[in-house]
Amino acid sequence: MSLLHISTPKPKDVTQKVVDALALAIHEHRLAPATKLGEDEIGEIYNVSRTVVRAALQSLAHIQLVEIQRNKGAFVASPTPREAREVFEARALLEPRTARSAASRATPSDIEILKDHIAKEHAALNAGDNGRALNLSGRFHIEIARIADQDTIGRFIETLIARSSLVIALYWRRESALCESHAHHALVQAIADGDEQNAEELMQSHLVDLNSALDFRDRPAQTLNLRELLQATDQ
Amino acid sequence: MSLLHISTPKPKDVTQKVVDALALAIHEHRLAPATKLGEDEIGEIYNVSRTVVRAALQSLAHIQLVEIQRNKGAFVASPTPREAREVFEARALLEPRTARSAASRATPSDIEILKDHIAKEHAALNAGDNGRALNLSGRFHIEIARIADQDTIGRFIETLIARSSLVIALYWRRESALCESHAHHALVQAIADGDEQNAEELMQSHLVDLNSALDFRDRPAQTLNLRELLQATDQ
DNA sequence: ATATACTTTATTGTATACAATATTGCTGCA
DNA sequence: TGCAGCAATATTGTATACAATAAAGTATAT
Repeated sequence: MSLLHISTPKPKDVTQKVVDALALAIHEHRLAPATKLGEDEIGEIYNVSRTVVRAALQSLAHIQLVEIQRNKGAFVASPTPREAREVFEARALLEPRTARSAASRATPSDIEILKDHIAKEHAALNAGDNGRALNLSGRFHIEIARIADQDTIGRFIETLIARSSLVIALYWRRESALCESHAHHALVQAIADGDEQNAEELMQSHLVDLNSALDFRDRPAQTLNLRELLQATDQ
Repeated sequence: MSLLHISTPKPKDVTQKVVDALALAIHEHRLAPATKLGEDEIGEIYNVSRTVVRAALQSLAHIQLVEIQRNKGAFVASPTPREAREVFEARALLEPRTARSAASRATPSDIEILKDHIAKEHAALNAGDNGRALNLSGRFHIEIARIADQDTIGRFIETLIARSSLVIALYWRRESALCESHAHHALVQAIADGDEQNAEELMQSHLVDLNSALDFRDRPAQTLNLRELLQATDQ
């Protein structure tokens, strides 16, 4: 369901709107890791009560886009190097197989959608809107999972890509922001050709490339972790 | 964090208690698929307000143990044959690799924990408590993920095993309830020996066995789906 | 007798109010 | 000045109250 994004004209789910708005802000790096997300603050911004804000934050916490600390509040998640590594390990385990499956099932309209994504991503890059480009890049991967028609694994991939956005915000080192268009384009070609083997291998190498552009070495922890560290050294 | 189960003496999280209680009831097949979970009803049972019940239900909905329909309420999830298949496909993709990793990292105390699980499972079976045995069987798999020390994939496995409980409730066909003790025992041995290859293969064949004991052929849909079907034929 | 419209009831969605906890800022003392 | 303890404030956790929607029941008309 979450993958399909069926247009629901009437049923307005306010909570989901807040979830989407916050998730988008995080994906586009407008909200930095470890940012405090006060309930009243968000409620005022979107004109909803704390009830729905809390529901939205809990929802985001479940996919680990935010971290909730009891009696402290919600913060944009700040993956540790270890967590960051795990995210990409999991993607390396799930996505190549999914790309293979997508190659065996993609319809012409699916290919159109993928090409559309790439075009939009390219446009965003040219416009200098890196946040939007990053978001579109992630949705490209999600779209492949949708085409693969594996809802369960697709959901996992969705959460991994969401977290990847945070990982990139924290550990990206390359200057040239997102020069992965080539990889995406080759992938679409393999999927369009129904070349399962090639699709799987291209996805694998694409993820290796992404991973190699990350630098997981220790970096100063975010505000919260830092505070905890200081308290620890105090004792 | 969820995997570690660190004993938190004081901080009483009421919501989590409700989540755990409901999840256990589902895992032990005391709550059947498609059972309606009214908010007031649950609130009275546990003496908490609807606020926490709603939070608990949303949490369970996220791991797909319950399904929430807007303005209708929450129901114990009732996986379709397709969803059931997907759950085991995903397990087949994740768990063998995890077992391999566990074999390379397990400490003697880890082995003790696994053997303890098997013993408890055996005892539950002898006592005729199939629900408890099933739950312990699932926790055995979760324990292996914990030993593998892969939190991200471990969480995925946790949700898959939770859903497996529902799948088994709906699609299990073998008379002999859970004669898988042998498989678990052999797995522990391989992990204890640090035999990665064997651990991976044993897990794989164990999952194949489980899968072959399921019958995914169409079965009468649950109350809700049935009602929707009738409405459709009406038009 | 059946079907349809309306009314009543029950249940969920959302907002607000109160309680508990954490954080911050003061005041006084060494 | 610096720190300890207390007071004030702010924020989260939980409960309750109100609004919106769906379900059930009832009456009336054909």
